Amino acid sequence: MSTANPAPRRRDPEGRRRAMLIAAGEIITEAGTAALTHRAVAARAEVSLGSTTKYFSSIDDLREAALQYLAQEIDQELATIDFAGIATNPEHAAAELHRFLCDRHAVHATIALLASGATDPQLRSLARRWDDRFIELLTPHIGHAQATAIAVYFNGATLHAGLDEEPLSRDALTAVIRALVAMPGPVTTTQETNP
Amino acid sequence: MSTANPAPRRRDPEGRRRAMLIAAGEIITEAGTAALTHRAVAARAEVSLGSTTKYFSSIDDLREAALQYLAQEIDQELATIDFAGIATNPEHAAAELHRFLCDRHAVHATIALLASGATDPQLRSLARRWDDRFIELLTPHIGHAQATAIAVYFNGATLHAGLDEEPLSRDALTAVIRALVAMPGPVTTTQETNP
DNA sequence: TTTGTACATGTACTTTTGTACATCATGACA
DNA sequence: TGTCATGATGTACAAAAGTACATGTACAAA
Repeated sequence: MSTANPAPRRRDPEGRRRAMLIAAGEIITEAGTAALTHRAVAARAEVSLGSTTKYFSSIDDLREAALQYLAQEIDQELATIDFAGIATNPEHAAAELHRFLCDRHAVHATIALLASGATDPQLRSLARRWDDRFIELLTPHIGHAQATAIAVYFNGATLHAGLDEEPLSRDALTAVIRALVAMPGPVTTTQETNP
Repeated sequence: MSTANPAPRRRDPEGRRRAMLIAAGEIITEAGTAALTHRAVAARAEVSLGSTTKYFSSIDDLREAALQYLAQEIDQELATIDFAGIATNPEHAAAELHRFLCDRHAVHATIALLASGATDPQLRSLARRWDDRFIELLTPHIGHAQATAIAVYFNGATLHAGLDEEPLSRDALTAVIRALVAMPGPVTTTQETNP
């Protein structure tokens, strides 16, 4: 019968929504998408259950928003990676990528994003964007085919980092990057249209 | 009140358990691990709900058994891949791997397995075994470091295949394999122990 | 200070899912 | 052919999660 006695906190819709997205992101990266429930988010973000249902039209909406938030997070981290001179100095790029692989949050966020995209068609474009952006950042330095190869490899390395305690070593990354940068394109480097 | 009237089918514990595992595997590959419920398995395998709870002690047990079954399935498919001559003739190995990537069931099974392993510690060893086996099959031909690099790349390619309609082209795979086979080891090919 | 609206809260209800179990058929064996 | 243990079935109950909503508070405007 009695409802809503205990004193609501200050009104801050944006901050509140953000707090819930952060909480949801943490739940996903720590326990997987299956663990994402209204109640878990409410507890973690320290908001009421009602808030989680009011700011998101459904649990699917909440999940999608959370994954979108995670995508933005790792995208920002990706933006800090310095690919300059990757062709001539692969050690540096490898160290940069190794830094990403040591960030468990980023690693698990990436895995959750990609795995969700493989399952849910609605999230596929979001997952693909991650790949595309990675390739986009790399292509100017080494060409499209090589950038794609490294992007694919790096997704594999991210998976590996999520499964093992330790990510691949800097040396291993360096060797692979060096080899793929020097790789000739699939057929020719520049694409050709034929009749 | 009334229970169990409608005529039970022939008794076949092994076949029944197998039918449920197949159904569970299909559900996982088609709709993701989150869609795996007792009722979904019962409907797909055309057995009673009671059977799904009798053959598996809990839903976690069922999920683990299903993923184990999927792991065995893709392991068998992996065993059919011919890596012979990969060092001198990468086109053939690329074609073999491309064949795997065109099998949507195998691709999604692999993704589900790896993603589950990244989430659930209990399933981690199962997921790691897939990687290890891949490397194990490849190492005799090209050495450990190169085998690991290709295995990591191939996991990325599998993810890619699960996200895009079309997997990477044979040509793209060939180019990468050629580059990674020729890759020098991280430091030296043979490991050294130092004092 | 008063007042009204948007926001926050907790409860209640519904649906989904996991699990236990009473009942009955099946097929092998006596 | 009769009997019995195994196995298969459907229902019932419990727990968990999604969703709706009535209530009450905070803040800003009048």
